[in-house]
Amino acid sequence: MLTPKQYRLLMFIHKTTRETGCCPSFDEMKEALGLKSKSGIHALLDALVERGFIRKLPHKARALEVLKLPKLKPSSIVAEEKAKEKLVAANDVEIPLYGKIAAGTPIEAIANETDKISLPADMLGNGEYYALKIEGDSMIEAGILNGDTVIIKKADTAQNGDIVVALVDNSEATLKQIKKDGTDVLLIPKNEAYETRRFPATRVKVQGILSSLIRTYH
Amino acid sequence: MLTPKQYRLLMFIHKTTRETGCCPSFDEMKEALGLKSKSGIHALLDALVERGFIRKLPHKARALEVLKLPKLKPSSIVAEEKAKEKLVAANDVEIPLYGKIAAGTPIEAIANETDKISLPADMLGNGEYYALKIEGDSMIEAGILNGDTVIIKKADTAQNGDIVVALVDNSEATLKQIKKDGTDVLLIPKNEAYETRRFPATRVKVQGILSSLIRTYH
DNA sequence: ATACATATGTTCTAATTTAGTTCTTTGAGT
DNA sequence: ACTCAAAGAACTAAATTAGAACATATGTAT
Repeated sequence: MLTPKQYRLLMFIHKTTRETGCCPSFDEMKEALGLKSKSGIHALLDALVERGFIRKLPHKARALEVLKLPKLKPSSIVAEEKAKEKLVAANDVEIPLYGKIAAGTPIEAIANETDKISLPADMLGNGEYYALKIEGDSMIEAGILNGDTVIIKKADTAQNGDIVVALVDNSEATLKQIKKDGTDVLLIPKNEAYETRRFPATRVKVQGILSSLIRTYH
Repeated sequence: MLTPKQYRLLMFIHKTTRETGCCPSFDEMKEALGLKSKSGIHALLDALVERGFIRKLPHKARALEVLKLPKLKPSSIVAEEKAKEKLVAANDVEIPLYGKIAAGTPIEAIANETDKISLPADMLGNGEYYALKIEGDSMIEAGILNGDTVIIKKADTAQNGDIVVALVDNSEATLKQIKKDGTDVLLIPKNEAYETRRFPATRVKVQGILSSLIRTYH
């Protein structure tokens, strides 16, 4: 009946309307679903109107009304809720999943606070941690594969030889082994197909040190 | 349905009407919402009339009537649900760590029931799991390194190409990729320095399938 | 009753902020 | 190559706010 996104949006509207008395704006809905643009909300709302779940006054702000709720949840939502029930154990710690990071060519490293992964507390020490999803194969010879999740301990300095999240020129974040060479810094991939890159230390910021790695098969 | 301002005004009208018996003047509403001009009140009232929440007698003083209120969950329930969301703490999942397993030459695979590791429940599906510590480097090209911890799902059959815990001749357990070749079974290391070994299927028992991998640095 | 005072509601303009719509581009997954 | 969801930007409309002028009741004093 409804797609998972439609269902999530409908429930969000229903929930906030009942809790706050007024209905959410496009931007609030955008945030709630983890989208970065509100044009998608528009499409989802149209779909919900078409299916008779909500009514809207066009061109009015915050003028939505939930007419009915679906009897059936999309199965993916059910699965998600079940997973969540199992989830967070007493000892577990949740850390934010900040996005993907290049092991090959640099890519995004953007926080989407909605995504979290939970870990047993004993995998972490003191300090702040976050997780990144590896994209690319530049660290393959260090046993870090495309799709792996790495747990990063926040830090702004590192030891020679550590594998770190390095931000170059405040724009590209990448996971590499770091070595200092005089006033320069070497970012060393672990894949013969990639070149070590050298930067003046001023252009490179350490954003964290590789603490652990999690891989899921299948 | 309503904007926050509209909602605040509606609730103010409702409250003062109930408490004082007569409804507030424009100036009183203006004060209540912290505005400096009452023209805004007029606009808000128009919006509330348009949405059917109030009725007004034009040009009459203090002549408003609240027709309906947005349905709200009792705040006690809202608070309760919020508390529940935070609580989500369920059970820690502990799985036994059975010992070390050869990735190189076969070694021990002895259960030491005292050792356990805890995992976030969402890393596991249904079924039974156990953990092994990798010793050796025969799977290094599959990103499985010496010292890694692998999570194994108990199973006695596997798909072609799965990485499995294989017990050979009831004596040596090893982690390898498995392939069937007629009545034989191939145990394939992922390291050029090691040879694929071939056994009659009767000599090899699958004891589990690789499900995930955890590595800790430092 | 007339005139005035007071309290209150209505309208208008205008500036600013917030919100909704639409269209084009991008990127991932067939 | 095709499709679809999402991102992004540009645009339009609505909401909010203020200030002032104006209108309409109602009561009071003459």
